Amino acid sequence: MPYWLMKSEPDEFSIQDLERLGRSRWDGVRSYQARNFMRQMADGDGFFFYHSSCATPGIAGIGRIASTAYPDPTATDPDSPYFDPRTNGVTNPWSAVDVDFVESLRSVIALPRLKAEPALVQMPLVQKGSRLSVMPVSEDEWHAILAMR
DNA sequence: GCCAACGTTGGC
DNA sequence: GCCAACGTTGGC
Repeated sequence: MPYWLMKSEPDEFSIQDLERLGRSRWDGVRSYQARNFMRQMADGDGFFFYHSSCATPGIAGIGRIASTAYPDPTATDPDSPYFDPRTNGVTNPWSAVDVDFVESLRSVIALPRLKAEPALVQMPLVQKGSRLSVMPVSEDEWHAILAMR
């Protein structure tokens, strides 16, 4: 079963928001690299919920992918902040997936700890300058991170 | 708020 | 297909 990591600014959407909702749509991704990973997701895959651009950036919880990728409706909605004016309703290049809440960590695994963990050196997350917001996580990385909780 | 580093765009 | 310029990400 593949694993993933997805970033969100908690001011926009946090693990606590997902916990309250139970299920949500993960939309608004506007990077082709990230989108291409979303298209590889399968119903049931696990993912780490990463909080970015906040006081304590790091892994804040765990979720489960609850669908395969489908066209992101926010891309064609003029009222959405994620509206992409280049879409014309016929060609929507962007994808969304549904996600389920699994677990909120009692404390965030902060970025410096992730960077210091030898098992995670390959992750784009800890590489300097990397901005990838959706990335695969290997089985070894998944278990190493779970052990850091 | 700053700014390094990046991914994307678009002129050529 | 190159690559400079641009806008964005995201840690600090």
